[in-house]
Amino acid sequence: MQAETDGAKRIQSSRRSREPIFSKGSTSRSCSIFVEVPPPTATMPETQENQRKTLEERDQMSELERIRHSTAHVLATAIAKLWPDSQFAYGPPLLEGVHGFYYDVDLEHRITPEDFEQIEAEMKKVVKENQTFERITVSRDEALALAKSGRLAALGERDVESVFKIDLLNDIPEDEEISIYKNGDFWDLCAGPHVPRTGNCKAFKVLSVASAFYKGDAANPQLQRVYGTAFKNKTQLAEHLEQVEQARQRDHRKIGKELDLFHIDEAVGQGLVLWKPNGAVVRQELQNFIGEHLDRQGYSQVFTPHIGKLDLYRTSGHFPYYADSQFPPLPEREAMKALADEGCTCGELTNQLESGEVAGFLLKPMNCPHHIKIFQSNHHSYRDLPVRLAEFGTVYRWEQSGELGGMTRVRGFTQDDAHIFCTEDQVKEEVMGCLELVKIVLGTLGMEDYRVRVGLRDPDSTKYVGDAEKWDKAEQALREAAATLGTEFAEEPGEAAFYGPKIDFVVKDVIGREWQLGTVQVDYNLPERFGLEYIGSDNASHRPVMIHRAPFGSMERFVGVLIEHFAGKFPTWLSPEQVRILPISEKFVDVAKGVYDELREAGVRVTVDDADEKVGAKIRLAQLDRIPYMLLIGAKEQESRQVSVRHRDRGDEGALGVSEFRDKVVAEIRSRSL
RNA sequence: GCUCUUGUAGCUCAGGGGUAGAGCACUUCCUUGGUAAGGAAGAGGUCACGGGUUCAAAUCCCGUCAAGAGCUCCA
Repeated sequence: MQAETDGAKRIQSSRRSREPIFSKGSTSRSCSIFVEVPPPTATMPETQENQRKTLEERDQMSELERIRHSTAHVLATAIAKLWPDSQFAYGPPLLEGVHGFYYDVDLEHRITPEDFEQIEAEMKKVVKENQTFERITVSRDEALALAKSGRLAALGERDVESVFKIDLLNDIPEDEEISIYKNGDFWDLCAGPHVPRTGNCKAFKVLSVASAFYKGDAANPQLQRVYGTAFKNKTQLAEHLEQVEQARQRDHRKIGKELDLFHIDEAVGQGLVLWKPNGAVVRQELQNFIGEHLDRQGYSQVFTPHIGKLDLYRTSGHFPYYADSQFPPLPEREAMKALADEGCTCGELTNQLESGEVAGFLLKPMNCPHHIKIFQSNHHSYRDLPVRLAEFGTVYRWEQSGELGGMTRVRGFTQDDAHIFCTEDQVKEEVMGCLELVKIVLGTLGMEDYRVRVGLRDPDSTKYVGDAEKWDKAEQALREAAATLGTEFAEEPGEAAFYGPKIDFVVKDVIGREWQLGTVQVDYNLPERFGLEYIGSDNASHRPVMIHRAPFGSMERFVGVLIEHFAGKFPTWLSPEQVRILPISEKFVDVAKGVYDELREAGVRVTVDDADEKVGAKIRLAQLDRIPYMLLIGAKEQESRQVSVRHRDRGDEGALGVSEFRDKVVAEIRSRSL
């Protein structure tokens, strides 16, 4: 569920976040909501070095990490006991807040959840024996000899070598000390550190088993990865498991179904979201909300088509460089027919599309080129700037099927996109405006716990477009703009896109998970590629700067995050159904209809539950539907011309006059209160 | 994409080589009930799709499609 392209990203250990910015194929999504385009000088992939931890750094390992790492050894001990042919690879602890630990193992037997009980029982024995974790230092030759005799990551010598451990030994730098950790008969090549005794690992649970490539490389064999978690004590373990359960209950896929918000249909296609009426209300409300602020901030809303000519994307640099992350091009019918008559193969067609010999269209992977063309359709004076073009623009990207999931990883999504064309001097003010908008959005939705990251260029890299002077100026502008937020912000050198610096918001949700939402990016590249210009006060032509920004990222992802944030209990203004009227019996349905008309008239989304059920059952249903307000109407209310108000969280709130309630709820909706 | 798991009624799921099951939802009837489930009856399924094995396949095998989890923060 973690990813970043369209704004929202779960921040957690993830190979995604470690990927090189220009890796083709699986990630065009590495650092922005905007598809990365190659720099004009095409310095393509810049791989990120795997950082090896020094022994000193390992000593810093927290107590919890030590417990987890040690528990991983206990797990391996148990598995080795049950299946002596096990070949172990890595067995690290994971960061606090994430799963716990895992151990990768290659063995004939397929470990399934049914085995967990047996594994845990074996682990308990090891813990009970309270074996000492003993560290001994060995020479490289000694370690190699042990590995060759199959002694490493095993309970005794074996007929087979400890194959992965031999490979891992080769990865250890010449000058680094090599150590073996022993607990009972289980010896393992391990840098540690560990807790003193296996008795310290008493609160653990084996969670799941999955497969993983050795060293994460698809070219390597796949291993079975057994996940577990461990804590200092059983109370903390129980709390953790409870939190995981909470998160599961909040899953937007589950709630999306319960509340009838969206549907993904096999017949339509993977990763293509169908917004059902209820979900559409939430989205429309959010769009209206943003729209109001766009007006206030002087944006112009535009509409652009979902496709564009391949040449447009050649100019922008998105085709064919990122063809792997796009839907395939649509060749022109005439050209395709002519080629078919010539007996042209698919491969040839693809090549001709790429080379431009055959014309075609592309489903747009981003909105920028269209907005640029709108900008270019007029001559611009410096007096016109900034030009701010906004659109809820739907874009399509080809994600690997394994990357798809719910609303947060999709193949078609609508960005709350905008592009600002301005002078260099206007960058700071415009960025401040963007930040203000993000701040308003997050504040309104009660997502006030966030941090801000300012992505700057890596001073040692040459991948960046634009001259250093411009960058200095822009980075300074972003810093100053970020400073006006009144929130702490972190400067992150090397995190800028090649085309310009950026600011990201990382939001913490109510159960402590982090998501990347909202980004603002400065772009020097596209203005250059498209040759954008305006006439300055000096009557000479100048190049504008572009700013991309999207406070939500994408509507799909943002609504997905919101569902989980609110656990489906949207604030009244966002609720698909705001008020439900519950007549106590059929006799009061007519009165209920009167109240319905009055609320409806006032623009409230209201329904009447006229089912032949007792009011208790109606309340239960309304609660399950997370309706903010339930109005009970019976004999008393008919008499006093009132309604009895029940709130989904606050319960019975007593009786109110109908117009009194109407005014109250309308005020709540108008003010978009939480 | 790759590995594993899963796919049975609108939903949540049980079952499993020989008339297809439950609860909720739905329809009808009884009931007119005051803050999280009143009662009864009924209707609803090519058991994801396509092949194969078998006297017989929802069940076993193969393939396809789709969903879920995972795919190095280090020995």
